[in-house]
Amino acid sequence: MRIATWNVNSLKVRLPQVLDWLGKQRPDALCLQELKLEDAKFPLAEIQAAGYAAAFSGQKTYNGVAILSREPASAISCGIAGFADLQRRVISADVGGMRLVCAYVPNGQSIDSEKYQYKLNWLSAFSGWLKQELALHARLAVLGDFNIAPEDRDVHDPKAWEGQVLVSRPERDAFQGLIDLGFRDSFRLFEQADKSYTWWDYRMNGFKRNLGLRIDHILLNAGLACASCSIDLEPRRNERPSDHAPVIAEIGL
DNA sequence: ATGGCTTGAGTGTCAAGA
Repeated sequence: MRIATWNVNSLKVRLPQVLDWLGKQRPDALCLQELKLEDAKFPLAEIQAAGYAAAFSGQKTYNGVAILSREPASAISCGIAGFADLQRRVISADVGGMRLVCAYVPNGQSIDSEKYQYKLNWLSAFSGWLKQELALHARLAVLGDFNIAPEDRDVHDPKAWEGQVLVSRPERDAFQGLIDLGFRDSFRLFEQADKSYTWWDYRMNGFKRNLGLRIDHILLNAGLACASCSIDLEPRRNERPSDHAPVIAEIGL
């Protein structure tokens, strides 16, 4: 099983790139975030024509998540059980003998923002819910845009970012809390190049200068073996790219 | 220089992203 995650920052704009990438990489499942479109406008026919089924939960303008899969997904559910949230940020499904959770964690904006509190509350609810999900599913993967750079090596300039949103201690503690539930960060199971990132600011030639952060992750529970995990930089070189690159993991059950 | 791009909404220019 090859599973992947990609924050596409508008599926409407990025659809040709997503279809192209599916054709090249042929993942068994691809989790998407920031669709930025309502369900009625989801490009289901185009995705099916590329040989993929889709489960999706979108809304106008913001957020929105989907799981594309070569074999149709089953037991699809949306959101975090017990946490009322108008923002469409989580979709889960059974695919190929494993449970996939596709998540778009809130950004938080800045540490003095109400959105930061919402992010921390959201992560607390997410953690409590994932603890239950781990008890229910022997093979569980959580893929998505976590909007947290777990360690200083995941940040191009740790001094400049110190204490800022995406790297602050409470956010990193929340990420470690997820790991401590019984997950591994698949990317760190392997030797990786220094300065490996998944997001670069559109401004200031951030990608060309590799001024990035590693904030998109694939977490695996103990029931899943992992043969590889890598970041595909190619789509970030496209014209009109997403600001995020896809992350791909090779899973053995 | 709290700027710098990109998107969606909507047709002004702003909110939001990270």
